[in-house]
Amino acid sequence: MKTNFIPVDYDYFDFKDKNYIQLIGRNEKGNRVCVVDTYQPNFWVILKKGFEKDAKKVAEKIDKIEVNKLSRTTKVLKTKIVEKKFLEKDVTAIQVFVTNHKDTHDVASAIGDMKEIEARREYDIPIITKYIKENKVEPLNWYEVEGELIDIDEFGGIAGALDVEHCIKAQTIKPTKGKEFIPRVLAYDIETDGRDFGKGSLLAVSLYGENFKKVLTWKKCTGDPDYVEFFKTEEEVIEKFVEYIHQYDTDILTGYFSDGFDLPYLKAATLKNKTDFPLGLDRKGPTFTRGRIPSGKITGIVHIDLYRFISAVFAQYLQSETLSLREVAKELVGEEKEEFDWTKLENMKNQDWKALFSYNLQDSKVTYKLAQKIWPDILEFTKIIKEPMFDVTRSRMASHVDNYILHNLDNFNEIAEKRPMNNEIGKRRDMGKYEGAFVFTPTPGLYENIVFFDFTSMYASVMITYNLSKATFIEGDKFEKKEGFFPKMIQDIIEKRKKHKKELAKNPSGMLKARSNAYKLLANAAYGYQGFFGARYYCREAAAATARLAKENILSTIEKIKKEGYKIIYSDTDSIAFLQEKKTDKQVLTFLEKINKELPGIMELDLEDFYKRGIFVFNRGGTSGAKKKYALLDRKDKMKIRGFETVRRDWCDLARRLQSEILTKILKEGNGESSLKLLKKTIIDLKGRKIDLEDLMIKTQLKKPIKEYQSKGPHVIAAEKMLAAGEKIDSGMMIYYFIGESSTKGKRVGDKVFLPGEKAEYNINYYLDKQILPAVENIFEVFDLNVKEILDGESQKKLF
DNA sequence: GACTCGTTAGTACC
DNA sequence: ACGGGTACTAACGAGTC
Repeated sequence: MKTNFIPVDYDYFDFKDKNYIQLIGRNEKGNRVCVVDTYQPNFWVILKKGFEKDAKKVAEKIDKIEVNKLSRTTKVLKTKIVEKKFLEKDVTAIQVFVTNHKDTHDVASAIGDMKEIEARREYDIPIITKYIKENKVEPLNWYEVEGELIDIDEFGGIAGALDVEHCIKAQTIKPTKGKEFIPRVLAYDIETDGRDFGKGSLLAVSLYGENFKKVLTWKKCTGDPDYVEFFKTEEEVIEKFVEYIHQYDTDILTGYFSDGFDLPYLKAATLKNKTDFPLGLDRKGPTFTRGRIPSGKITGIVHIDLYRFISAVFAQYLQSETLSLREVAKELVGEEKEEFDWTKLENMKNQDWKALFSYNLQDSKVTYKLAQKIWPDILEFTKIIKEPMFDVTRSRMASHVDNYILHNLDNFNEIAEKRPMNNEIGKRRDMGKYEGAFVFTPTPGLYENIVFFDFTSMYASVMITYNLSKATFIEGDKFEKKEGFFPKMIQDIIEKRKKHKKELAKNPSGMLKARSNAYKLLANAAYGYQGFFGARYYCREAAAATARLAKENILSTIEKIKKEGYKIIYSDTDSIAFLQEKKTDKQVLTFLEKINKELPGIMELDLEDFYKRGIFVFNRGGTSGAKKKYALLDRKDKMKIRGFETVRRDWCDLARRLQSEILTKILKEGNGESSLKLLKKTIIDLKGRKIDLEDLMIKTQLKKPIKEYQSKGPHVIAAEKMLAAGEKIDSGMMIYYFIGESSTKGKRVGDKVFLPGEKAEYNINYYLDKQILPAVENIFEVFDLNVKEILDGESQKKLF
């Protein structure tokens, strides 16, 4: 039979010791189909230079290898001699086909270090990645599959076990075209009376999809909204939850932090209740892959934890200060979470249950909307990286780059480099840092008419221009002239990004935006990748050379700008700021064109923007101008604040807001006079205890387990207090606290730490000396105003 | 007990 | 363990007197 097919979920199974790939997706009618494809597991043996003529002899030896293991015997099925490339060099290689992918490692070991052999490679690539790379059956693309229906008892009965329209054993799978894939997305969220798995009880589960909203509970209350359904027990709630997921015909089941909480909690609950949890299309429960963070996998349904995708890929481009659902949803979809007073849990009344159910549903709704918003990004990332959606939504950028390279190596006839072993990782990490970017020390002051230039994708364009990569590295700081595959891949990425950005300008669409963005993120990650110890194509020399050549180029560009008669006021990594003085915009742009003509390779300087005013300040010691700390006002009166406490989440809102207002006033008015009044008023309010405690709350992230701290900062003390109060404390948590007046002895700030809700008055001196004044002092200093002296002087006047 | 000062830690910039 | 280096700064805590 023949069918059109789009693969969504990838899995594999063994049958009679052979590997099969199980693809689950949809046909053109939108019905669910399973396609089983064969895969010939293999890896490569690369011969040393000068031993090419021995290829046949070596291959014959390899042909005879057998590895006996407890459960099975692995044989080499066949070998094939192929002319390939490895790290840009022409090599004669033997492709070794074995019975089972699980044994490639053992066979590679059994071959050992023969004198003719240079290296063994590609035995460390996961089977699904190898399958996609070699068979080119890529996720979320349409294929025409020809094959036979799988009998009910074939392959141990998968056709009967899977809840799909039909299972096909593929003979051929050919790319074709089809309509845009629109997944059936269902979002879920659970509410519980505790955070420990296997303890406490499930209060409610909500589901939200297209024309679908449900809250399932076994807690009674009367007069409820129609979306709430009641059951007798927790077991029945979970049973119905599973039923609805299947009934909805879900492609993507999504939650927020659901890998870390919702799914493992539900699984633990079913273990506790000794019931099944048949979520998958195979009616099996979710499995949790091991790793730093467990990942919940469901057969045939892609479980996506949006938090993980956002934190791995988008976090650095978001404004949100925490990655809480509340903040992220507000920024990305403008949808608000509801509030629920959890202290009521002890004694829930009818309306409290109603509020909880509503809150529970809203979380799923917000998650659903977030999933819809991010879907173009998930789709494009999946198509570009060519890994299954499940993995793409969980990988970090380094791993995306690794996979992008793997799936594009065939264009260069390259055999893949291996992943570093633990000892190799250790060696790489011990190498320490190399010299990085140049940062100009600014002279503190208020400046008028500032021009900012910046290099477009500077590090990526340096890597391309100078051909910097592992495969093109010779020695010291020398790199081959002949174009390497990695710089070429980056160039391709940048060109695609440009192309899609252009199309986007003409014809705005979510998909184009996501595609252009995905390429941008990949290009940005390419430099860090080469310096990352876990990378297959790690090359410290290439990373160091990238930073060095970027620095050389920016320094020489700075000299050119100076020579033209401009005064440089700042520069950081890839940007240069200078004073426009009497020059017109046109003169500046003509000069920019001239610089661009002289820049090497594909390097390009761009106009970032013109600014009306800008302020640079002293560092805290007053010894020099502070780097990475400035504020600008553009020609549309929009502020751009960098590095100041205003943008630091570990300062209280009062200090942040005051600083931001003062910076705005100064940049808009051009002097510091009226700002002083604002400062004075704030101090009077603070001393009069008129400030809302919420504005004095400080938040700091706990970056490691509480016990590992050598030096206990205030947030660690706060976390210890929370722990003592019975709260669960995890590394990564955001800790909120304020500094109060404390009668207890101890000089540490930590001795005056109070948690939100604790009864204490705020510490006036702390907030004055450690928050408000430090936030504004160096700003006033630019105008030769010593805030402390002024305030002291005034209090003296009042005294006498 | 007050002080100095190197270290630890968190956050931001690009 | 899951890009990189540069930079600022608060607070701790050991050592000094």
